[in-house]
Amino acid sequence: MTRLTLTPEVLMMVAERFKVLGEPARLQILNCLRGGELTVGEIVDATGFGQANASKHLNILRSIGFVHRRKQGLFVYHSLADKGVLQMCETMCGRLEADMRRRDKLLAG
Amino acid sequence: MTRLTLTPEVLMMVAERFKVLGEPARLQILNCLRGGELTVGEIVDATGFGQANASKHLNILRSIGFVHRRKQGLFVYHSLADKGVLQMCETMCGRLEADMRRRDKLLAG
DNA sequence: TGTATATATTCTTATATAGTTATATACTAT
DNA sequence: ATAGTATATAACTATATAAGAATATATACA
Repeated sequence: MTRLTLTPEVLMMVAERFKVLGEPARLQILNCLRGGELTVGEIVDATGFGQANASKHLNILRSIGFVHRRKQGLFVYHSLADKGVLQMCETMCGRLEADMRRRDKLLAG
Repeated sequence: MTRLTLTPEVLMMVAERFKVLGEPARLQILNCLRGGELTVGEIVDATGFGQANASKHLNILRSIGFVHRRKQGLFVYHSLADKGVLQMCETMCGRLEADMRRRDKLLAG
């Protein structure tokens, strides 16, 4: 197994991927897609985002490989590229939960 | 097991955590800390960052709970709060590697 | 007390980007 | 071709923040 050397370029690319997840709107879109593929319009309806805004976020999610796109006629269907992204979000959620529990316990104790 | 509801606030908090990792400088600091705790000055030397810059990044990493701080005399020792953060970075690195391999294969084939 | 050192903070500048509006593109159907 | 619809893009504004310079704070020690 070759280990990736942490050159400045690699660090930038890893950070770039985290940055894509560092935006509530994009997390919300990923969460919408858990149920299966959706068109841009369906995502707009589900989230309440503006159409242009949703389109741009989807483009970012796709360009980094988190989301897959399939065009059919007028519609563009988006879906999660793999389960790994969601897994990472779950892990981060888990951290948050733990932090909140610890904080609550401190306040209570 | 209580599942965290994805309110706007929760989404923001999760995104905030990803955003902290979405910065090459902070990833580099986390990587430095894999070997054990370091003072701010040692991190400055190891990374080449300015002192103020390193201090600020460390403050961000600590405020979100990724890094632990221990003050002793003039020095402030920083260490990874847990292995979970590194694990997440490794996972993201893995994705990057896979993406790069796929890209190389496409170019070659 | 005064001096030296380690770290933190404040202020500023430059840059990135989220969101909005308006417009363009791509496709379908008549 | 023309009209209608879904999505993408361009241009703009507002906001966030990384990095550097200067300064402040905190601790140790003579």
